[in-house]
Amino acid sequence: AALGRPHPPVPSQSFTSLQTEEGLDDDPKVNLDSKKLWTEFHKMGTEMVITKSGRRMFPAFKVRVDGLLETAKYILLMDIVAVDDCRYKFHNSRWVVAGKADPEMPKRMYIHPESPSKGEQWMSKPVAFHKLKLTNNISDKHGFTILNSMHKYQPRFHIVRANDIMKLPYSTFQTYVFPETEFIAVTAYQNEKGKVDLDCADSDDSCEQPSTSDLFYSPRELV
Amino acid sequence: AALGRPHPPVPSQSFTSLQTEEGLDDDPKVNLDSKKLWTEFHKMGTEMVITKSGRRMFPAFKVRVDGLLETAKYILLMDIVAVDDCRYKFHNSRWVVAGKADPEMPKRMYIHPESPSKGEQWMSKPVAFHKLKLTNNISDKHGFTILNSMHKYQPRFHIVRANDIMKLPYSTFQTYVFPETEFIAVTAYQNEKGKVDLDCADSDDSCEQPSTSDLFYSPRELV
DNA sequence: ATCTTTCCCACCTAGGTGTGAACC
DNA sequence: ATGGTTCACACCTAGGTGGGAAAG
Repeated sequence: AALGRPHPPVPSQSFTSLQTEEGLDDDPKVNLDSKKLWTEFHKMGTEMVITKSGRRMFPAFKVRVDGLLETAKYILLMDIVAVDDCRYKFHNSRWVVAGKADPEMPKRMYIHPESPSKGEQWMSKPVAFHKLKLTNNISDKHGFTILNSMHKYQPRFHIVRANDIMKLPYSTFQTYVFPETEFIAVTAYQNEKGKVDLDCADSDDSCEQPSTSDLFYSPRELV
Repeated sequence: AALGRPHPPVPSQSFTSLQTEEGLDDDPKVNLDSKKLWTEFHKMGTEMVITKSGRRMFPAFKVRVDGLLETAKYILLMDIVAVDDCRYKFHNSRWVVAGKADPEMPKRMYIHPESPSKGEQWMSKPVAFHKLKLTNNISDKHGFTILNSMHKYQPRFHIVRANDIMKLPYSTFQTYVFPETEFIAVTAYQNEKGKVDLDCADSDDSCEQPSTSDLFYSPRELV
């Protein structure tokens, strides 16, 4: 997708098996780690902090992979794509649409640093993407993922069967999307502010509110 | 070498070229990093702390490798072997022989965690052995290198051309020894103590001393 | 008494985190 | 004033370090 147009997110989880060129079957299953945590955040609109110097994701994006061929080599990667064409704002304790999206920077494919590795190794332990960093600095030179603040994004996870990173562009990707990992990029957490702004008189939406005990949380308190 | 007998240290640096089975030549050159620091320590008898919980080496053992085949795969490793059959003691600011050595524990080959990698990658940056740890705990379960306190040791560096760690035992090793990295294992630094014990009346050796400015240093102050 | 080891602890470092004040 | 961003900073963690007290 060219600059200025969001990448279309893959709408469903493609848990289909793949007939490979060697004639051997793999049938990857992917499970999101800390699904409960993600779901809890998702209910109230996950916010992901982005900074000039780069910020890791929280919650962490971590998956457990199964169904690979033990001895075949795989490259695992992730990227983060825009969900829609909207800019958002946090108003009266809710995220609401606030106009058209800003142009998107080209998105980097983040290759898991242990790639390529054998299926055996990927399946032996959860696969974490610790080192992926988010930034709002459009001049970033570290290779971090550049996002627009106040825009909505969807992380995606990819499995590629390949021996060599050089062959990546010509390889078949299997893409997995976990809708509960959707988030809005922010430069400072917004949810906390809701504490002092409960007035919903100006809101176009209904004023139905989650219970305060669910609503007001410090981002880390759910852990 | 069986328990109780020290490994014979390789006396010279074998910078010879190797004709490989594929008929391609490599001609590895290995340079010790921080040679000046090692030499400075060596002059006064390098001491390396070993602890129950495991201690990294200081100075760090780091080498620059050149002359490998870019595309061939190599395993890089190091081990630490006993230099002689003696136990040492620190007396009157000097290390002196103090009897016969204790039995040596079998020595672990420490495989550099990035092994196996292509020659290209090994040559692109210094190869450090950060993670190698020394211990005096003969029941160690971490796989650390077990040494005897008050004994003299020689680190060795090895290059093996091999695709697979499984093939290591059957492969040809090229071994490099840097005499200035020899050290005596201690559970607590001894040199500092020299400050208050300059009397050499009891020493069998000549009382010739290095200048005091060279002699009395805190291990880290040379950096 | 001496020598060596063990243990504990304060310190340091590197890196990541939230917060609030300042800025635009 | 508002909304959003930037920045400095205190805090936390994990892990490594030397030194001194105590033990063997």
